[in-house]
Amino acid sequence: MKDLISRVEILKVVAHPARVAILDELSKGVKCVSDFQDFLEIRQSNVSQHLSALRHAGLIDYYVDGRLRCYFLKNPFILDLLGIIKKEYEGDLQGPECCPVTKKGKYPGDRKK
Amino acid sequence: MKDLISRVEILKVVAHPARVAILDELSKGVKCVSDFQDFLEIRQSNVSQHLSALRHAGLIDYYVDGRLRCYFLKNPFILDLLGIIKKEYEGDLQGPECCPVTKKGKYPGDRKK
DNA sequence: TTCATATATTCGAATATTAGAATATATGAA
DNA sequence: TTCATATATTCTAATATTCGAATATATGAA
Repeated sequence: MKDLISRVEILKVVAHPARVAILDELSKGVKCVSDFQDFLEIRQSNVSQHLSALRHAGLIDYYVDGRLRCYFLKNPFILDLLGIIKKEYEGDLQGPECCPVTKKGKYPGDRKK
Repeated sequence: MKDLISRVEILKVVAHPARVAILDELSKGVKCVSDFQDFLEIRQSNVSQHLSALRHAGLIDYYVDGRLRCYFLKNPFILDLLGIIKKEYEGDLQGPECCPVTKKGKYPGDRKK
């Protein structure tokens, strides 16, 4: 259960357009901060803030080359997550039996009505 | 790209402990509001608020049986998401080549240093 | 009809997140 | 050393989220 909570924490960090975009780029290879600045259209300080959040959550890490920080993906959960984020789904799940017009059906549990 | 954004919106809604727990319960079958009240330990109004958020995001729906609202999973993405949320991962991704002590390596891009 | 139960909605205070501006730090080049 | 570039950090205002309290609504039972 403790583990489920930490996964939720990860989801929270990922659930931002810029951060998903950063992670998706990193899934293709190493990138430095200015690379992100180019294709996201946000300020440098904001890029750094997002990278910092992702790093503190243990999702990415970096190494240094001169003045550049080279970021890379670290957490394997993220690859799976990106996979389903980009996956196409056709239609809804088949619901339980109930009338689609009146939206009435039967409660399957043992709670008193 | 529009589609990626809507997935991020879904992640935002899911990224809350109570809501993940609700979705996980629903992945096992139909449940009514009081069922959630029992095993989450939160107020009824708050349960309703979470259910409302999940429903407005198109993740769940419900049908009625007397006074009970019977909720069920609707969005197939959620099943995949729950799958990886509960999956175990061993260790980190293999990073790019770089010295693990000094954290120095080579930037692979074409940006000037 | 009256009552109790199941659920939803509204409101508001506390808290968290976001992104820009300004500033700091580190490094390579000159 | 001086300068410019790459990046991080701090501060702050705007905004969003969270959850409890109170209230509303709908339904079955008596």
